[in-house]
Amino acid sequence: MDVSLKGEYALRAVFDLAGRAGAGPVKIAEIAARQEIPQKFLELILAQLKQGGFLGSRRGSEGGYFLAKEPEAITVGQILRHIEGPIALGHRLGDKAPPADSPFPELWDQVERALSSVIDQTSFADLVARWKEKSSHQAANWQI
Amino acid sequence: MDVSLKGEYALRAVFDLAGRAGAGPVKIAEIAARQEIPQKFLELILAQLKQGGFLGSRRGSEGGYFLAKEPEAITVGQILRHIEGPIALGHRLGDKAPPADSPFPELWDQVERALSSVIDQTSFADLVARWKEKSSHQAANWQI
DNA sequence: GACAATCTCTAGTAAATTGATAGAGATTGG
DNA sequence: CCAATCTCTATCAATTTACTAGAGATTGTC
Repeated sequence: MDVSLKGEYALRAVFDLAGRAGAGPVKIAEIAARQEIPQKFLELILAQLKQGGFLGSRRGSEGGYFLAKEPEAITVGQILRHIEGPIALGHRLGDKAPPADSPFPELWDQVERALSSVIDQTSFADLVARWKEKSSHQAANWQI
Repeated sequence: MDVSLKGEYALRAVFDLAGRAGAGPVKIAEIAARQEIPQKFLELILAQLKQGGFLGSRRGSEGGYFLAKEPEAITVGQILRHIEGPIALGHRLGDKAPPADSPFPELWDQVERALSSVIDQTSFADLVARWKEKSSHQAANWQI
């Protein structure tokens, strides 16, 4: 019951690109360095995110990755679900489903809704906004 | 980002015992049969739940497991955290923590609170109550 | 049009986790 | 005593996780 490291990396990568939206392609190596992600691993993740329609890319000398949509239009939940598969707690039980009249499917439904109320309501524009605000506070503190 | 099958099994086992609270020890084999859990696997899970203080047991001919507390006093969250370890989404990153000023720790905090609002507020008394209500509805439909 | 920089694609892989199974030992009730 | 039950330790196959390696395809620039 945890998000995988790959999932975290994917979120960090999209966050990194969201912070630079509109400024042309960003190189894998740059994202890897800033977000502290093993570069070869990040390559796979970015390819998967592109295949999911979240990113675009350009090859060659001035190549790199960029967001395929506005930061407002990409949510944490979309990225997580695409990278990690269904978030469904207890849903993918397959043949190991609980005995017919158990209360658990309903419980997992509630859990999923609670989770969704955070991850599907948080866009990368939100994350960047929060992060910028925090940075400015820190800067203010430094000035004293 | 899912609960493990072991976690489901643990919840089903406690639910089974909660439905029979006060009526003496219940045999592993019975729980295994009713909840469709491999018996030898269930043995390990029950031992772990006992070690966590949720269950008591008795050996011998009329032995079995029973709740160590009232069903009202045991929550889904307690069981899950004990079986699955910290629910913390993104918290146990260890050395792979995100670059200092990232917005993700805050996000994971929000997720954890949302999750907690369900799993830490749902006791096994609640689950049994819901399940009994559902059964009675089904019975009513059958009567028509 | 060579060439360097970059993304892209396919494999492979070591370590950890998951979901079990096996069997001998300890207790208890009758 | 003995049968039923919980208890403890070990083992294990399959899958997943988190990478790493290396050759190939594009693009911009000189």
